[in-house]
Amino acid sequence: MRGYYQDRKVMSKRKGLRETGDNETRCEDCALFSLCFAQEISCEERDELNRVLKRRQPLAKNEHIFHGGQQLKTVTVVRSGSVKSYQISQEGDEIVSGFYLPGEIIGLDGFSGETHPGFAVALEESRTCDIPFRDFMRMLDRSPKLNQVMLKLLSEEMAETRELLLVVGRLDARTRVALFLLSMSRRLARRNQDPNQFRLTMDRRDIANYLGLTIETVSRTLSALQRDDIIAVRGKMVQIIDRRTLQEQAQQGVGGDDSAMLTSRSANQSG
Amino acid sequence: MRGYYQDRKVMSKRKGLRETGDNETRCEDCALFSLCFAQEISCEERDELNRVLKRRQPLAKNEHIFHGGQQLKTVTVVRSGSVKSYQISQEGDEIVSGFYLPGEIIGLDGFSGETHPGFAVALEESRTCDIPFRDFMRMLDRSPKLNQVMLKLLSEEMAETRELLLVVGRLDARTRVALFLLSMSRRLARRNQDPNQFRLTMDRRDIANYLGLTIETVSRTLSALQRDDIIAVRGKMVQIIDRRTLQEQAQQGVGGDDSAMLTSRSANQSG
DNA sequence: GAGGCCGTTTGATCCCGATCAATTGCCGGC
DNA sequence: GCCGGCAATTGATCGGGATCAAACGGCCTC
Repeated sequence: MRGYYQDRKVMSKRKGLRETGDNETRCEDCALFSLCFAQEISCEERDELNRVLKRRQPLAKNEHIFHGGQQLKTVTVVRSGSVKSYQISQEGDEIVSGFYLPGEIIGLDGFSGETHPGFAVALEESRTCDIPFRDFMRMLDRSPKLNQVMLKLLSEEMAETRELLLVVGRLDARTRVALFLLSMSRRLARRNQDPNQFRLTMDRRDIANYLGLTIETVSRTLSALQRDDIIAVRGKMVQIIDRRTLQEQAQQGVGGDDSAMLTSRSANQSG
Repeated sequence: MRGYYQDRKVMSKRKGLRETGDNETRCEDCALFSLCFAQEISCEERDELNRVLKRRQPLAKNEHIFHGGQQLKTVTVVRSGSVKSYQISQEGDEIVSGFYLPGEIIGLDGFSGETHPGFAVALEESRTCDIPFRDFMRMLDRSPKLNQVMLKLLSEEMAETRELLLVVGRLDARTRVALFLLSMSRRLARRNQDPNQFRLTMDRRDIANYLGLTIETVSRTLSALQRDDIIAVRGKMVQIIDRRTLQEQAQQGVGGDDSAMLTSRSANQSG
């Protein structure tokens, strides 16, 4: 049962934070405002947030946002592009744990300790908002509301991850892939992108690793879904042709509509 | 790929809260104090906690603590016995999501909504501490410290569940069962019980369901581990004979020492 | 445009765990 | 003690996905 993770050993390519000269310094003006947790706090708190928040220069593809074991310096929200989070197993294999789209907060699971339990890397050129950890903790101390928002986000992510846990390892390959596609579609739709035609920013290896399958199985499954006229695939481009049938495929192994499964519920992540 | 969940349709047996005449009304005096989140808050907050906390009469085996979809009325900590949490899939199958031992908080994932996302039922005669949800939220509003403790608990549970997610569905049966046994052993040890000889309070169906396997495979795997003189099994009683080898088995499929995997880190759950 | 690299697809075979089926063992009632 | 019922074990077979292997195709360099 070895070789699941067709290994990808990781090189680190660390860089300092470079602030962008971005003039758009208010959250309220951000295109993602309605998706961001910043929407849920009071004006005064948002003023504070606007003061401490840093918008980094775009990250290049494959550039890391943080490394496992590294000290937690900032709380990070994706602004554009996409991000992959992963862990490293003892053998040094990469294990993909989630994909993050604009508006989602990265690394909530690092809150407990002072260090990141995993890694985060840009899948394409991406931008982020960074809130220095100390500032964020100070805000937490002062604002019960912000606390509640964070508790809520974490609790949601918790319920979601648990749900994912219930199905991964119990579902067959076709179901996993169908759920994955629907999840991406739904999350993109939320960001006003075409839910029926989109580009997967991660490669097959990442998808396979994330779903607990092999590259070959993912590829075969995509081909099969295409053969059945449910989707059309060409490289990273995916078109959903028969959404209803795709949804049926997603319900095979275990019940559960895709409304919750593998799907962000508010401004949180995974998936 | 159907039939994973050798179904157990669930009957609800709801009862009102009955307070026990228990004189032990202070958390500080509780045998579980060192395991409980109550240890981490200030004296004043604990006074408040002592005021609002209710200790229920023992729950009978198979008695439910809460039902999915039911309104969140209390925050519950296990005092004695053991509890199983589960979800119900669309087909009506039970899906076991965790086991809870004394000192662990049940249903943290319900925090986001006002209702429980899943079910919780006593595996044997058990006692709990119940904090009315309103009181708890009031305390949260007033105490940044309590907020931090909860955020930390949730964040830990998050990291843990994510870790579990990474391995379940990627590990072979032997590894899953080994991890499960080591997890139970470790958690019991933390509660001053013999880590090398203990009783599994859940039946094979629950174990199989939790691990994403079938009853037969769990049974076969236990038999195999016994044949290899790693453990001794007799019904629900398990004895760990060769812990080192068992730990080796647990590392097969994917790296990761069992220190984090499937193991409660503080006063939280899963398992 | 030729060649090479790498990600992806497709094919053939194997193995683990699911499935189906039968047996054993445990416990409670009478 | 005997019997009925359910949990657990053990056996035989099947199938989905991993594994090994090869071919394909896009993209970059020269």
